[in-house]
Amino acid sequence: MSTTGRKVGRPRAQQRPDSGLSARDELLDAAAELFTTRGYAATTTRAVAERAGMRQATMYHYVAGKEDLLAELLESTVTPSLALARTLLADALVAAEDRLWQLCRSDVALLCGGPHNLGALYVLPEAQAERFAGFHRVRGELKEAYRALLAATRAGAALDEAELALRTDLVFGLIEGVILVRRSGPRRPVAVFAAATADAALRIVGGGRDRNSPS
Amino acid sequence: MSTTGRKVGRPRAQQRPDSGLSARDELLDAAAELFTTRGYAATTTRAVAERAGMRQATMYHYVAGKEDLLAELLESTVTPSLALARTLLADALVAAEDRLWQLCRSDVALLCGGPHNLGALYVLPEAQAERFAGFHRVRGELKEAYRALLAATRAGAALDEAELALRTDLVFGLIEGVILVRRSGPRRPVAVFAAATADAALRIVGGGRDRNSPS
DNA sequence: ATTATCTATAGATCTATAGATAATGC
DNA sequence: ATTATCTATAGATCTATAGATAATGC
Repeated sequence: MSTTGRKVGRPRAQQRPDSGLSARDELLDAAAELFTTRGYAATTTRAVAERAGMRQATMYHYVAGKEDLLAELLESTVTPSLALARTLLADALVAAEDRLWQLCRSDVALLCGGPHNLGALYVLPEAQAERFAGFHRVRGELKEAYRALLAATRAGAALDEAELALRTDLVFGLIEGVILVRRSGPRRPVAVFAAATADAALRIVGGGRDRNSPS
Repeated sequence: MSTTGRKVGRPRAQQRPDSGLSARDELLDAAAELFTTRGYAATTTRAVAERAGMRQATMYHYVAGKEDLLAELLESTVTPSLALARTLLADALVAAEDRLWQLCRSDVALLCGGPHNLGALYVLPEAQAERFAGFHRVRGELKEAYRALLAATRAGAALDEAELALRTDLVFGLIEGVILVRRSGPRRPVAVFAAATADAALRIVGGGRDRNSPS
């Protein structure tokens, strides 16, 4: 069993210490690194494969093509946030303000926490293509969760539809934007940064005094 | 004189109604449209030139290469914001809160107001390259202006250096993020959207009641 | 026999240059 | 003569496929 201790098959031209990841996961990791820093179109399949320790053509044993890598990265980074959002939506025992705060904090932490700045994937021009409809659907659902939580807050209940949509865009934009700014910014601890962003989001929602972690 | 009524030189293969722009400006406009929607690396020189009404090779009569187009677009979109920021910084007669509000609103309006979503240029992975140091310098100065105005607000005066830098990142991230979200969002009037973003920015800064246009 | 890898390459680009051409200007 | 454009193309890629190869598994 196992993804790692592969022995079968022709040996690789360049041997490397075993990372513990499956070959496919190494490809995804390499693609994440390169797509976020250099962009999608500017990243060659050769660069991805070589960074994952194999030759360019070998990549096609694991993925159907370059687009597959981006599609999988996009979906796998947005799915955990949506899962959390659904849990929070269903949890009527906690105040909506606190649930929205948690969603914001987790979203930032998830996207900033890993070794790569995965939030940068979302804004790649190529990611807007029709081809990645699966990602767009999930992301749309996540945004809808933000809207619903926002509507359930005290301040949100007072807003009409248009105002609510506007605030949702502002909060969503904040989350997306800070992740990008962080790309060039100082290395603050992720937990602190994520909490501060969640605080800011609730200030945008309005109606609240300043907050601290509710959990 | 004039950029437009060119008569000299071999006629173009495809004649088009005169847009009033110089050939160079038509190239820049075409590049803005394509770079923001498809990305830099994914946009070919052929696509840019043809959209500007000329053949691929003719582009090189006006620009040294593809990179030149991006460099010029980046600088020309950030420079007006910096000019405004400097004016506001010098204007000690107006409250810092009001000046920061104006800067935020203008920044959003400038980037969202035109026919293209120029804010999308800032986050292109290729735009982070060393090659565009001129843009990065100007943009850094703009961010410094945000920081200085923020520090001069009532709420900002109470913050230590680290907190101030954090709030600056949050405000800067908000501006950048909402411009991107707008790419897929509904077509709200720019003026309303820009003012709402400036309101949100000041709520992030903190210490204030809700605001309306101070001018 | 199966698997994971390799080497080699066809076919399709894409950028930038070379050199010709068709206008106007003098 | 000068200018703005064109056509043609060299040289450098880049993606994806074809087919060979070197392991293990049975």
